[in-house]
Amino acid sequence: MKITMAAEYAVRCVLYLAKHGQDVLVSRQEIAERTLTPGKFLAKIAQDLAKAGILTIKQGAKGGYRLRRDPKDVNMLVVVEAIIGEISLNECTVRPSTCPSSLDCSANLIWQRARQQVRETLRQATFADLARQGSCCVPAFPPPLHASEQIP
Amino acid sequence: MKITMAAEYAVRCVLYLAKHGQDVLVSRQEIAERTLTPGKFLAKIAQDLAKAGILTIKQGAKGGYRLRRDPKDVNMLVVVEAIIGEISLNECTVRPSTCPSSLDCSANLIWQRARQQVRETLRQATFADLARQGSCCVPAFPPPLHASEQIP
DNA sequence: ATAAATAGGATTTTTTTTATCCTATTTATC
DNA sequence: GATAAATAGGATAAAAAAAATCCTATTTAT
Ligand code: SF4
Ligand code: SF4
Repeated sequence: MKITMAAEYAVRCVLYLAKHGQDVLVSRQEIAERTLTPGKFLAKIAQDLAKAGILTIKQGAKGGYRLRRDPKDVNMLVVVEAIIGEISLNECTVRPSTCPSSLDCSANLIWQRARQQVRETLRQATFADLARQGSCCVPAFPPPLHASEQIP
Repeated sequence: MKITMAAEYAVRCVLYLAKHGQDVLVSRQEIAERTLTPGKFLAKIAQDLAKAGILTIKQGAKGGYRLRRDPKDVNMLVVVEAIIGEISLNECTVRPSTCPSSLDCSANLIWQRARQQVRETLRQATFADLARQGSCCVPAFPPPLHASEQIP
């Protein structure tokens, strides 16, 4: 299964929220602009993230998204899989029925191993760690808005 | 980058050849049937494998493919990448220019790490090893033809 | 009540993947 | 050499997936 743009946008979105901290409300528009994500597309992605319990959506005027959990309890694996489903390199690793010889296939074992490594690496990457270092597709200028700036 | 069916077929093809041994000629038709690969599609794939130096193509009557190298010197990484190009989970790991913040992105480092693990795992999987254990989408009956059976 | 903002479903557009068609070329065999 | 068997190679079609947008409805602050 491919890491799609939707999954990439999801990571950016959650990372942007993580930088603002748990439960801080940020408008969809702001996130979209700062993470270079098409606004309506972000809406779709956010719905999946909300279903997965990663963020909460506030509708209406002054609405937006807020990170529901502590950034250290959210990792890239749950975010990515909330969007694209279970990661697999080769379909047969997840749905053995798609290949008649999956039960006795040496290549299948390799795909399984690679898959587990990827998933483990993404699982270990928490958004607390990610937020600490570096940016993520957020232009340096103007600087990110802070919660305190939202009502000037 | 996604592991496509073409890449999967390529692995099956090389595995099938590996089971017959280096330099043993096998017809495209036989490979296609035994690995459940569409024949014309296999032709395309084989051309890429030939370009990558993995197999040689013999044209004409009684033509076919033969594994060019010792199976222990061919691994899944070279076969897969011969078909789909350099493996990457996220485009930015291979072409940094596709994302403005790739130089200072914490997520990018994670994608890089996952990518290297996948590539290393596939690199370690030689076709000598793969051929030793298990089948690979080749129906149990009728049993694979051996070189000695080809001219009855 | 009004305006701002997102939700949610349907739909469109674009891209990628998968597969096949068709003609040309190569090779073994007669 | 002629013939038939087999693959090459480019073009193209068909299918599937991904990316993005449209539109109406709903929610919420003021
Ligand atoms: S042949 Fe092996 S690796 Fe390929 S699809 Fe079947 S089980 Fe998976
Ligand atoms: S934001 Fe980071 S991970 Fe996402 S595309 Fe850009 S560099 Fe890659």
